[in-house]
Amino acid sequence: MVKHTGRPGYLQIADDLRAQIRGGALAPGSPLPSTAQLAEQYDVSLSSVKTAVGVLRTEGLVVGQQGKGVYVRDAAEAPADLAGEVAELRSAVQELSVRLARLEERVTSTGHPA
Amino acid sequence: MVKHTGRPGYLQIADDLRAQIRGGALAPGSPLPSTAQLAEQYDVSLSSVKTAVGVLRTEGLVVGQQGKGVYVRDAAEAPADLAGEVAELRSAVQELSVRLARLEERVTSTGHPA
DNA sequence: TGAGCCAACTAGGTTAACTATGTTGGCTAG
DNA sequence: CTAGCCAACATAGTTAACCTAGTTGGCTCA
Repeated sequence: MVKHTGRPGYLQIADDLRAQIRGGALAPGSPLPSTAQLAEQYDVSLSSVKTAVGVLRTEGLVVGQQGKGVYVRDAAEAPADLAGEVAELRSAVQELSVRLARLEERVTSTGHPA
Repeated sequence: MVKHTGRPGYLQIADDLRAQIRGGALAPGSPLPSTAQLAEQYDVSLSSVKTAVGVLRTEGLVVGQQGKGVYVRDAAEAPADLAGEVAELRSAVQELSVRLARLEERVTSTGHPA
């Protein structure tokens, strides 16, 4: 499936999947084929598919869920506008802080088992 | 060198290098240590270093020149990769969430009063 | 029936081995 | 002195093998 142009196979696969996502063939929230299926489809090793998916993951186009699959990120959760993303992260950090404080409170007041 | 938190080693290395770049310890145009050196420095395999460098390459922070080395991209030619930074924060928050949830689970279940 | 175990499948991380290819510096032969 | 070769080192790509860990569905046994 991958052509022997100069472009590495794993980038060709990443390109292809990216195009399918941008083009809507892979809708937000939908899963990519499993890595095993992709490996067969493109006729490359599992390792190369993992590398390709890793690129998309780094780009934030896709999120992996261990045990389930790799899902196309929702446009809503991947806002083009960075300010919104930052606001989202800020609230997430806020929430984590609260939970951590609660946990610290509990552990220091009651002692905790070794 | 890499700590055994939940965060994968190759991401810790990528984080560290990214911080050095952002902090100016690795100036634009200057080369990173060779992959062999990094492998020794962080006490991981060559493969993990390659993965880490691959992340930075995907983020556009760094460019590799075959036969020579990996160079920090000029800030000018690396147009505002706030998106990359945000992506990084997102994954960090995600990872913290998981760790916190695990901790909460452990503390509440290991038998001591709420 | 229902609870629990277990097998099969999923992604993810790490390492190793091998190949290709580019760069550089030193050495040698003419 | 110079041209060419060659060894050493660099990134890059590909594959394979293990291991961890989460999910799911079916099967068994009480």
